[in-house]
Amino acid sequence: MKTVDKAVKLLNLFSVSQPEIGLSELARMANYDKAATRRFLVALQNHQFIEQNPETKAYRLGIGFLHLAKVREASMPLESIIQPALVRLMEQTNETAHGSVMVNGQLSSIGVSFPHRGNRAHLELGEILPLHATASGIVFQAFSSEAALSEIPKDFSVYTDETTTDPESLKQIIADTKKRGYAIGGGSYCNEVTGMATSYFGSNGEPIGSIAVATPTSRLTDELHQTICNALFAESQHITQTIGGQIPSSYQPFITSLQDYAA
Amino acid sequence: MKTVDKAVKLLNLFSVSQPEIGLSELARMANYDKAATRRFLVALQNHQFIEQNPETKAYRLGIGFLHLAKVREASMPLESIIQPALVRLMEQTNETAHGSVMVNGQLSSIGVSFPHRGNRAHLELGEILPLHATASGIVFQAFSSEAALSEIPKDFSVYTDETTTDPESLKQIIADTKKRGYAIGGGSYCNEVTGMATSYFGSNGEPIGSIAVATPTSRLTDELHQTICNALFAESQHITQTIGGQIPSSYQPFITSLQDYAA
DNA sequence: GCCATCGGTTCATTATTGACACCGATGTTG
DNA sequence: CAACATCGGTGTCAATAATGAACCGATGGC
Repeated sequence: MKTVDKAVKLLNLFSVSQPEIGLSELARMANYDKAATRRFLVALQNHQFIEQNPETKAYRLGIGFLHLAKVREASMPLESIIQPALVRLMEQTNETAHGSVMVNGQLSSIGVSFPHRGNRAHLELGEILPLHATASGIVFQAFSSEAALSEIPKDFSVYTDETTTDPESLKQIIADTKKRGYAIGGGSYCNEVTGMATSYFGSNGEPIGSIAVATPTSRLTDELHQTICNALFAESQHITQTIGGQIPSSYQPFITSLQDYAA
Repeated sequence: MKTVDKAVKLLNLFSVSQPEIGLSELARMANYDKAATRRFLVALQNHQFIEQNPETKAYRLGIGFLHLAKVREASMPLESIIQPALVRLMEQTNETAHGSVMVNGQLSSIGVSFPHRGNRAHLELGEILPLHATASGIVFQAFSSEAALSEIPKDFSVYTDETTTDPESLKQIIADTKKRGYAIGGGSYCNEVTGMATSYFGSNGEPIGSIAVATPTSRLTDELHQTICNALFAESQHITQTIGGQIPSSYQPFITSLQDYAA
């Protein structure tokens, strides 16, 4: 079904940072012929998966996904389970909490809860969280099977001067994370922001996504670190249970002190 | 692009009331060959638009739509604009408020807010609201252009013994609704439930969807009727403005008394 | 122990798609 | 202002991809 694959590839070119794309650029990005690209776009447009900006003629994702997302959510709720958990996380820690889910080899942010304070970590819904540069991504990898990980293309984009790109160092970080049960990492995606994350699991014991708390690095005291850990453990376990997931036996979390982590 | 059309047709067979469908039944419903159906399902599964229940082998919509819905929402917010409006509607009326959007010729419910009381109208997110049997559908038709309506296949399913199916009667109801600016109708979709609805509009002046308040019919006093009207007018106007829409000049709402409507 | 139906597979036939050249319109640039 | 580049969009036809009847083995009802 190459035709379906190609249509989907077009859809996946749209992102939070590039929500509207012109015909020629879309064809270039996908490496398709312009005529073929347009045939796909028109077909998708007929089903409201694609819309065209009437002024700029650029294309964007359509409203059709909203309906299908709701239909799925009605029988397999995820967003509506995660969102309250994020609100609790935010309230308990007074920091930004967010949740993500693995889709097509990418961790997609699907829920956020912001604290009411001026200085807080920020991210967009629908944003892709790089697996190698965010706590959410690291902990997801730590509890994924080799088989599942091998499907995912490696990406080592650099976001800050603290982004780890060396595969060996990453392996070590992931191994440490697996022992610890949660990931913690500072400044590797956004400067001055430290993320802490745990994963939630599906019925096969594989992680489905992650939840995380992101704080301005300077605010992360040992006490806050412990509060966040406990809240993350509780909420990820709760999500796993609510969606009928299975926590893998290898998951034996314990809280290190902030000093141990630094060492 | 028949291949894309066929794949999409498969996706649209899933609904809130039928979230999981087996291979043979899916092929029957779509009128496809079983082999072809399976090829589509596998292709869609590879992109997480379809999942298979590992126990029953039945197929269901995948998680992929959640990501794309969020990406769209990030640049063209609709759900996040409607939801707070629904909460306000619910608070002002103390009745169930819901919002819908027209997708592929069907009004899909995309937001609900329930009051905290025992007896209240209910509906599911993702549920399809029949155009001929709900206030949301009637008001949507009332302000749609002939051209837009002609694209939508007629459906006159019977839901209760009050459902109007006679095209002439419906035309009259729609005409009255257009004069009034809002739709009101009781028991035509759910017994003992009266719905009142207004539409919100896109930049071309065509309605995009509707918002509605649904009440147990016995509770709808003249006073509540006025409260709901005012709230609906305000919120639909607010939504239209926020999404950059254009209220058509033909839209001149006024509140009739409940008696006038009955007459 | 039979029959119907399930999910899933195979392969020759047939319809769809990809690539290219081309259109008019809209900037851009020396 | 003229030459050029690029935009969105279209028509054509060889090359490629989808189709569907027949066929598995497994399961379940009778």
